[in-house]
Amino acid sequence: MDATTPARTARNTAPRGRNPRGQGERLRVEIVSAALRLLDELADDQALSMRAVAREVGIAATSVYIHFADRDALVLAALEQCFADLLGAVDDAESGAADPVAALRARTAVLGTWSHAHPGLYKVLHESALNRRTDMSFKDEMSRRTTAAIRRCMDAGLAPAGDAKTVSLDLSTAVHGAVSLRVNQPDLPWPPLDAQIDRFLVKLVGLPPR
Amino acid sequence: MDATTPARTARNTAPRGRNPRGQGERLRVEIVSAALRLLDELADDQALSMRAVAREVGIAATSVYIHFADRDALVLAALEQCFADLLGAVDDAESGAADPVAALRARTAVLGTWSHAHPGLYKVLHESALNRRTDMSFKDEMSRRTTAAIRRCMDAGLAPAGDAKTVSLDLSTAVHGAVSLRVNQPDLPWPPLDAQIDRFLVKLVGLPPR
DNA sequence: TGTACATCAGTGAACGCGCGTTCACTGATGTAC
DNA sequence: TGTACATCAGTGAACGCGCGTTCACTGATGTAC
Repeated sequence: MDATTPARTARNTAPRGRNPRGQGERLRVEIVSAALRLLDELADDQALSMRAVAREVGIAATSVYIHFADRDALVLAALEQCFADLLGAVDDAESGAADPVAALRARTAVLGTWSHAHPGLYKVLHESALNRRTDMSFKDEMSRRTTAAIRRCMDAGLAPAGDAKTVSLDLSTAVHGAVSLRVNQPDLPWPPLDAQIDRFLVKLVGLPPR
Repeated sequence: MDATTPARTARNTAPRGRNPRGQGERLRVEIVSAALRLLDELADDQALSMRAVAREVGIAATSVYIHFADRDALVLAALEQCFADLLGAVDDAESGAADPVAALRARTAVLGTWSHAHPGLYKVLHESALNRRTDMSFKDEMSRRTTAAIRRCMDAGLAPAGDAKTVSLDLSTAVHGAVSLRVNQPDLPWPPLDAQIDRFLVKLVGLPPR
């Protein structure tokens, strides 16, 4: 078996049969989720190789090109899906909250737990060179929704009135900083993220302390 | 001329003579500063190749190994130097300030301008995989000094008393977030960094607004 | 003063590797007649 | 009902590349005698 042969990894022991006619798009889904697993491990889009993705799925390297023009296209597709999932998770958490303040707290909490669970994806999403190389404006939706959540707090009189956009930027910035530091230097003795995020909510947004 | 031959780039047109006997360490300095130039361009330690560094200096690739055991050793040496320079610059700025508040403002301002001038180095210093792979505790000195600067503000009654360490962490976190976002997505329409940092100083540290 | 030798600064060729991507191809399955 | 053909899902070999690193080496300069 040479390096080109699809590997039978522990994760992928069943020999992979070809999809039935008309179901070629299934492979696309498998490729994207393999890419996401690897990206989360590697924490670097440049380190992801088409050949490694193919190995992970159990197909020939060339088969990836049936669905993606090149590596950037694959990574971008993977990130768009991953971001959509995150967006959904945050919205779900928010929708279960009793009032706007609880909703805003729920939003930021999910962001924290998600990035703790997927530090590699967090890095690729926000710190990879793709950000400078391609259009990733799909990410804008998150800040739009955060701003709206803050505005709802202000409108309900639960946070001091102010420029919701600026407050939202400051909060997102600080939370990003907190996550980024922890993701990049996981072995340092960081104090709990929740408590720090709480201080940001209190001092930057003006929410009442818990 | 093949790819192994040292390039005569625009930056480096003079054919490089060998250093006089006893001055072999000069090459080490040249290698480090070439590595820093490239790291700032590449914004990624994995993307830096020993061969590219050698080309930049105008020497054979093997000559780099006279001074550095491997690529990580070179990058680490470069980052240590760069960080020491930054520490010095921040301290210089601080020492010219009239009172502790001005000193703290000066500190953070230099951090902002430095990272704007060297976005690639900022990324490598704080976001590269080296942080997870090797000991980079030389970076701790910065937070120690920031905490001291904040404590001086508190002691002088210019900032509300509190846990200087926690306040320092929160400030550094938020400033890191602000810089990181701008460095990673330079094409987005960010509002001015100075103003945002100022809000952090006011809201997180409790400095009087300017 | 001359010369053998040690040291120093740096070189050139070569190794094996994994990579992105292209190309012509295979073999199963459905479909038109 | 049989068969030629088109389509689909995916493959295998090959290309040229730049890389990290090792090895034995070169040639200038200083030094001991």
